[in-house]
Amino acid sequence: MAIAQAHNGPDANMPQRADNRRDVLLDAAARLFRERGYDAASMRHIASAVGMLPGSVYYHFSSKDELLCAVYEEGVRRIHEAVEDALTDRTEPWDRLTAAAAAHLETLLGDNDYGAVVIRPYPTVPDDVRDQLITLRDGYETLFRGLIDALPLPPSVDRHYLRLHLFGALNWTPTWYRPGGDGPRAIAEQIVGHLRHPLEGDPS
Amino acid sequence: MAIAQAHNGPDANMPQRADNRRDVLLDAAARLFRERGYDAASMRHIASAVGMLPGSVYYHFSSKDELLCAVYEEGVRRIHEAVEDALTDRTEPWDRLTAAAAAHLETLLGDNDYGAVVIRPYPTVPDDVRDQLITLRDGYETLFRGLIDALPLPPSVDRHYLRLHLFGALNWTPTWYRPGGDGPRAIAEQIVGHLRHPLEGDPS
Amino acid sequence: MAIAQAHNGPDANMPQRADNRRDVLLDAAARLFRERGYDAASMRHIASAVGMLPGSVYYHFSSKDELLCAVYEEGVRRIHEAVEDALTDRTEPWDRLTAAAAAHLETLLGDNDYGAVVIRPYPTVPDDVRDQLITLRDGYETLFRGLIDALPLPPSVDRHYLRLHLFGALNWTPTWYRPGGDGPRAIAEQIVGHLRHPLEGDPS
Amino acid sequence: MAIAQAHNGPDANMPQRADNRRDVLLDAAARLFRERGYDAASMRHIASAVGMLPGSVYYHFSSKDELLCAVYEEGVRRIHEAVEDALTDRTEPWDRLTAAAAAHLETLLGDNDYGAVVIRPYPTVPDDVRDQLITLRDGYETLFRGLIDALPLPPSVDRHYLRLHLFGALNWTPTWYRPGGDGPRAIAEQIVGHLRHPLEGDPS
DNA sequence: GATGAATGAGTATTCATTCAT
DNA sequence: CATGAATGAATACTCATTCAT
Repeated sequence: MAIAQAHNGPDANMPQRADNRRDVLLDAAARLFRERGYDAASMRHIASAVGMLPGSVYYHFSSKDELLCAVYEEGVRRIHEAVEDALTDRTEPWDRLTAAAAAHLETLLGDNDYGAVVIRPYPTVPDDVRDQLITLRDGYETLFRGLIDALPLPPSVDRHYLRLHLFGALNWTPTWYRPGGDGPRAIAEQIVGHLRHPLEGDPS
Repeated sequence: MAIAQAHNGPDANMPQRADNRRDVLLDAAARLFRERGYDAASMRHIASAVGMLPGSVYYHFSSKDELLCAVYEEGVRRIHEAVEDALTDRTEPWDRLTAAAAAHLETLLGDNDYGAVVIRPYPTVPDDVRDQLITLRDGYETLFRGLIDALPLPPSVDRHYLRLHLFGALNWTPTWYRPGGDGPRAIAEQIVGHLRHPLEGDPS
Repeated sequence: MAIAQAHNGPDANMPQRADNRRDVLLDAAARLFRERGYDAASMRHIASAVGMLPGSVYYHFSSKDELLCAVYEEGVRRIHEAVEDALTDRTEPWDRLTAAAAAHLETLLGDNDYGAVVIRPYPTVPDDVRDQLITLRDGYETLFRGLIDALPLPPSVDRHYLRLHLFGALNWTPTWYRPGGDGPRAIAEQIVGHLRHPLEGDPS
Repeated sequence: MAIAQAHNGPDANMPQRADNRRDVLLDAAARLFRERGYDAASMRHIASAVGMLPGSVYYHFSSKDELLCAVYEEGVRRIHEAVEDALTDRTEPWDRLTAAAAAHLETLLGDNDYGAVVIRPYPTVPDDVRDQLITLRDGYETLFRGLIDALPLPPSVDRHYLRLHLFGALNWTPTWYRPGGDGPRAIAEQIVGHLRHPLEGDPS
């Protein structure tokens, strides 16, 4: 479902368009935030990546922070949507977790720049911005919490740390992943597999 | 046992000391690189954190990149040393991996700023600097490769992905860890435990 | 006839005008490059000479080198134009050379700062900038080559060195010229006269 | 004759030594002043060119200006001496001028860095320094004045401009001279030749 | 004779942002 | 919707110079 936000003009009901230039800017910002990090991606870079002058960006976003929030929001939306789509028609808990992990990694490692923006830390943004980002991300994390809760696990297992463990393994992949070898889905299956199946005690 | 470098009293037979101000600068840089990231930690910040003027830093380090390399090198040295110390007198493979993971996390999550610097990406540094960083880190990663290789595992397990999985889970902890709850050692034991013990099939 | 660029009244059909501040900056840069040399003329100086902040200069010129090139280009344009204007309607070769030398010196020694910029060496600029400057100057030097070639000279005379000799004598004048005595035209006539008329053998 | 200036120690009467490190510094300064100009040649450059630290230069010279003066003085001494040596045993006026011009150019264009320093303008040095430089140069210019005065010339010739003309032609050569072609002596002969022999009226 | 360590002002340049047009 | 032109503060870094040791 489109975010809209602004004048969607005379002809509505087009899937997710409406503000063309804004979307182009968002794409460029996502790419540069991913490639260079938030601090090193300047408004000048972003503007010139879409053929605008720096000042013109401010017509669409009132500050760099707001631009980050918009990219982040779109990133959360996309990854959330991808995971929910992947869960459709699946019922077995480990199967669901694997499907979710695969969709998560596909969003993170694909040519999609938005996903990578969501999992970065932003140590320099003001507190209110950070709070916004956390709020945006919260719903998505809840989704995963539910998947973990649904797993049949020995009572000794701390599901909180299990979720953080899984998120860590998944979210760390962008630091080493290079296209060409195993794809996101295979990697996700490996990672969930390590958790699912016993590693110790069966060196047969 | 540490190679000196720490204050073992006034002038006790230390081989490489004396360069007091340099070390203070290094500490400040490590802290600010961790707190704000490389790009957002300015030379001005770093200098004023130790009561110097910005230009004075350049007497000790000829560029910001060189300062990063020096912090990084010290960070690798410390975490490597901590892990090696932890392995002393341990022989059982899973035990060794757990001890290594615990030492790794203790360095990463303790009040030590150097550790966190080592696991960050530096997307904006020039290629030759990045190459230097990778070289510095290489020896340390090899150490972990050895620990993983020594595990008795089912032949189906890909040890490459297992290492990356473990590193991800461990290195992601700084994004969520807050002192006060479980300590680094307990968290490391949880994470290695997830890999070691079967999660599926025994919900008893 | 000049190609516009000069103030011919308020908005008289000029093709490339309007960029008022840029021209003011160019003037200030030319003056400071002349007065203090390229290295010692700082962007701060130049900016404050026109009442701008240093950063604002970069809206008009993307670097100090580019500013130098722009001044240089304008300088070549002016001196070239002045010499070509002076040659109009002259046909006798020595007469033409004298007129050209006079126009050259008038540009160099007048209140025009651009001329002086053209004849300076720039030992610290990067090679690609130096190449640009040489290219800009080339057309002008060719003009003088033609004037020298047209002279009726004894076959023993090396026209290459004659041109360099003349350029040297002319371009050296800014090091000693002070307004108040003989003007540029008289000096040019003297210099060309020394070459034209026999000095030896007629001490009558 | 050596300049001495400082403690010439226990064993005097060695030709021009005494302060070894000072001379080495002077050489390096001369080279860098010539290669990069006064402003762009930093004390750091000069110091590191002789393997010193910047502060150490100040043991020998109390300021950059003083270093310039010392180089300049040595430059004047050398070119003056070279020209005087070249005049020995010559009596014919044009012959003497030619010999002087040749010696002048040999000093300017040879591997001697001092000569080039003497003919540069130093627009940024304080007035008292400039006055010192002019004073140093004066004696040398007087020498040339004498040579010009001795020429048998038509009364119409202004010897003042003739000297400036000749100096210009000679001093401009460093801007275009490249080793490999005609040497300094041949170039000097050409230049003086242009002044001496009629160029007009004998195109036979 | 020289170094180690710094200073304070300066270098060119880039930053996010503003605002009249 | 966007530009042209700027601001003011920051960026990494270099400058000539000082001075205790």
